[in-house]
Amino acid sequence: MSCMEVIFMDSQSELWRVRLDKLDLFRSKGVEPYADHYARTHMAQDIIENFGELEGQGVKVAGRIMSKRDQGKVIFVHIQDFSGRIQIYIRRDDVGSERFDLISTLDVGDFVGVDGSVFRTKRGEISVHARQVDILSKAMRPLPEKFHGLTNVEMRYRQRYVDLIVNPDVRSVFVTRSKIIRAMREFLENKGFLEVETPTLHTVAGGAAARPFITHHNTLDMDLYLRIALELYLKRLIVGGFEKVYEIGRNFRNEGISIKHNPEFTMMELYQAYANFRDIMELTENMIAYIVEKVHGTLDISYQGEVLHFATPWSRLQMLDGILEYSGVDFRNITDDEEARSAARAQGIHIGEDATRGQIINEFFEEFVEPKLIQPTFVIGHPVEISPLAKRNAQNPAYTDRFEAFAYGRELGNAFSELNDPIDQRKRFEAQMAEREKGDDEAHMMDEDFLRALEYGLPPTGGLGIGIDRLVMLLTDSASIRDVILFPTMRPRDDQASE
RNA sequence: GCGCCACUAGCUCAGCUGGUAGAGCAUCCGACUCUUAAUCGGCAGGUCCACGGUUCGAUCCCGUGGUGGCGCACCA
Repeated sequence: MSCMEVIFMDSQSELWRVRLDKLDLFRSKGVEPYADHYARTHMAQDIIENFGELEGQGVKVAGRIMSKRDQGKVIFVHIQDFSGRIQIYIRRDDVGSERFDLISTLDVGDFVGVDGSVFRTKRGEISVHARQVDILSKAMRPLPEKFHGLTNVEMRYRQRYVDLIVNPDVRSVFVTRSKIIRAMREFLENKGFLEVETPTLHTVAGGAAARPFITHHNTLDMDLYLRIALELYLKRLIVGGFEKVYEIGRNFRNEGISIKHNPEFTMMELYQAYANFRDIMELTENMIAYIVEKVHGTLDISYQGEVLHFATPWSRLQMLDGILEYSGVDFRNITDDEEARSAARAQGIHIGEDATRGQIINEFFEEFVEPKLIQPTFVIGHPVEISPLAKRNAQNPAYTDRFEAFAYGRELGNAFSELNDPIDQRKRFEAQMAEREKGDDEAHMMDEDFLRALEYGLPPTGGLGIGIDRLVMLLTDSASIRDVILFPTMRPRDDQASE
């Protein structure tokens, strides 16, 4: 099907034809409606903030027309640039009749450059009185209605560019997202961490329990996985002699989509040689507090109607204590798998036939404790079965030196003293392989090269992972992860599918 | 994967018991030289998500499918 046929079949064809005619009109007058450049001197917000000095002065502003009030021989428009909006006052007498006729065909959505002088209207609005109005880019499609804007959630995600034009709050979420990441980098750089980049294409998908995406390299004729975590490559770097590294990067997990899950999401992972999980815990609360303060100017923020207090130190909770408190079940008195399974059945917790005590503890935790952890809290004392990459606790080797950070009942971060005993690590992988044999396709894969790296010696190391998207959700009071990802994963629609 | 809900003009939404659709804004034409959800007058704009079924007749009822939202499951 040719491009033109597509255009004529478009339900907007009437609107489209009118815009085409307008393009022709400009060109017939020798005006190119898609300009090359505009030498702007001021942003909209600058003019508003500095009206005192700028009143009567000449300025050149540029932006998208967001509203238009045509009074025949006078036109008012608001233009929007990245800083905000400013009103433009255009008089037929000032710009010339022929030019004015062209200007009057401009639509909401068009980009213009305006050369004029700053003044205040009779009604009191700071505006630019135009001497010259240049079209910079003609919009062929109409913007959503000015009052209600674009509210259809599906369209907002699919056509985020339109969402961003008409919904200023959306833009500000992503500006905040950028600030959060910048503050995080700032904090880590100040602590002497080095930012690195590791592969996205993995031959072994490791570092987390998750189903990976599979892709294929043609020349090598081999399948590759999109990474599910940054962990294993970053630890190789500690083996290689880097002592403080971090990476902020995209992970991919081939799992369900929800208000908290997008198939691709951003993680920050860091590793620090000679540190243990206690050191990392302190670093974590300090880092998050630094970011919260930097972004909000306070350590108390409101999320979905709850006030969260990020002042350090955050509370610490032993996983088993939490379970006892919220479910009444004391796993210190439950010593084997069978006892744990009957405790689960008694509480109506759904578990596999051969679930281990450690897995059941985790189920109890998620069921009874997690939703209660509204204020920032570190949970410690994770069973070894659910922590295949964490060092065992020296006093009680059934548990690991690990913590997870929670806020608003959601995991914010995960950290541990890294397992640096290559022989124990091999056993843990083997246990994971056994899980995999039993059909758990999210169990860890064996990673021989990672084991080899450990066999060269990994110093004692503390590591941390933080889900950036969830952190951004918290700090922007966003209910859905899709509200903090510019282009969330969506099924293509017929009318948008590529051919 | 399961359940509930939604899908009507470019956008935001009405639409009664089943009689093939309306409004506001935007567009288009006209009026208006300080308006700001500008105002006033007029015209036009529809695959009612798709396909079946029931019916004399379906936007409406039924079924299947699609897309999305939410919940559950999954996701440590």
